[in-house]
Amino acid sequence: MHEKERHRVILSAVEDRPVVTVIDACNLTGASEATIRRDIANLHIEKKLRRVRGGAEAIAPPQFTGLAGRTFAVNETLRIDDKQAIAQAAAALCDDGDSIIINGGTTTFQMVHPLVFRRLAILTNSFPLAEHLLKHSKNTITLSGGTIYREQNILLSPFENDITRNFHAKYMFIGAQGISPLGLVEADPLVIQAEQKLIRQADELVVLADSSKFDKRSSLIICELSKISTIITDYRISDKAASMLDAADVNLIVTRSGENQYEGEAAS
Amino acid sequence: MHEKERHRVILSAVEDRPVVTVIDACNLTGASEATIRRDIANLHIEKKLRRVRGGAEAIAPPQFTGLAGRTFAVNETLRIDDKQAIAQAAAALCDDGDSIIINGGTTTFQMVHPLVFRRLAILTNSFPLAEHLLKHSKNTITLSGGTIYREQNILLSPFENDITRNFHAKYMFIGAQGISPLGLVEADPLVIQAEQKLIRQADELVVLADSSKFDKRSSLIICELSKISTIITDYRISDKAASMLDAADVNLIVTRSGENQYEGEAAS
DNA sequence: TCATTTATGATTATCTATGATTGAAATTTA
DNA sequence: TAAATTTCAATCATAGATAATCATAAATGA
Repeated sequence: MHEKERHRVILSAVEDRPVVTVIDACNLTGASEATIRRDIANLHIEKKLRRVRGGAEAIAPPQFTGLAGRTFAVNETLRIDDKQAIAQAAAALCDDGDSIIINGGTTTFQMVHPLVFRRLAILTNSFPLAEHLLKHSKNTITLSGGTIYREQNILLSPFENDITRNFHAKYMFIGAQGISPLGLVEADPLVIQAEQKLIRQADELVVLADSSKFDKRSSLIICELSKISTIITDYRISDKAASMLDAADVNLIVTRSGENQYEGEAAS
Repeated sequence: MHEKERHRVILSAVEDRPVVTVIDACNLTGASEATIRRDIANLHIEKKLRRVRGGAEAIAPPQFTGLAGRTFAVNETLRIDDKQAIAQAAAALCDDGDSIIINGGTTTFQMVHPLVFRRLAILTNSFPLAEHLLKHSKNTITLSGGTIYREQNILLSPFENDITRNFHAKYMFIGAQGISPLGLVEADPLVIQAEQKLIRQADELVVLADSSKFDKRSSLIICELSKISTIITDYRISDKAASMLDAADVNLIVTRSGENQYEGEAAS
């Protein structure tokens, strides 16, 4: 990865969380610690970020998290490493030029960092994701129309006739509240319809779910397991969950959290 | 391949990706490294791109210019006082609870300031406007779906079936490239369709145009004067322009620039 | 046409960025 | 406080990028 691309990724990450550690940046870029330190030192001199012990933080705005109001900030830091590794594996599935759909959520949001130096056509219903990629990348961004639902900063439209019907994607990436033998489950009924609309527009459905999601149950089923092409999760997934997915003929990608992780490890 | 052709290829590539390596450019053009280096050096001197170690990058990479991506920063400062006064008069037309449409543009963007402490239902195709109001106000924000057109940070969709068809507004606010006896004119054909779609959804069309706009001509007509309910402009408007509007039965609001101006001054 | 200039590509020497290593410094833990 | 851990800076070897040089091909002008 080129120096400028690393800089992009680091600056992207710095806006996403209070502090980006050197290790975080190594994982995101694949570069060595020494290089990341030099990058951070340079960006500090350029006043693009502030260098702190252990890593870097965003420069001026401590109050506004550049990214549209983090109502989900609580959830955000939980399992951040897992989410990052999962998101990276997800982004690695895409080739430049692909059309993809990214459903809003905290895990899928982590895809922005590996995507900042890519060039894809991306449809999303997530306002923060669109905002981030608009400002930090050269991807083509398409937003589904609708009213901004402030709880989660996603766009919701109760109408069937929207732009999404004219978008066709290779992959749709979606997070999940939980995964049960019955399928992908979600808590909020409002968003289910929006997600189902998007799912129809993609060839393959890719689910990003850290291993804790296999324990969670929720009443509302978005779609059954058989509709899922691939699930990306972390190494803590139980054998029971893995065999459930195997039975449903779902491709499973397991990440090794924390390590430098460009290629997902296929199993099952 | 001729030198000029190579330059075109390189500049094109630079728009696409964060950085174009010398090798990339060699592959794209078939030229040798030495030649590509010379090309990049020349283009750097011409300020068409920036030379970096390993290759080249675009001259103005998507700089996250704090608030709402300012590609139109040039236009932005021009006549800022007039625009602010006009926008304030426009916002003053609305009552809390109203549904309104705001078309993207530098003048209409100024409406965000008076709207920050209001509670309206706002449909817009402007990404920066939505971003600002989302973060700083409690208005209900609805975005028209579409691809983000980076030049102007507005959402464009070539399709008829979008969310705007389900939104009905009391007012639609729109800026203008120019105003001629033939109607409202615009330079960019791409945005005209989007604007016309929005115009259909509002009871009254309100045009925000500082007085310089009455001198400007452009080839493409968005709509004729008779469709316009109200035009808000500044005190420098000529008598000739005023009588033109009078003849077309357009309501005219004239602001006194620079002053705090909540109530527009009706004339004609 | 030939002579001159310019653009290109190959070669080589030099310089720069990167990653690994090591010891020092700062920080945390006991 | 001392010990253990983490983070950092300095150093160096190496791979890769650049600049300088020159030979050749192409373009230009008389």
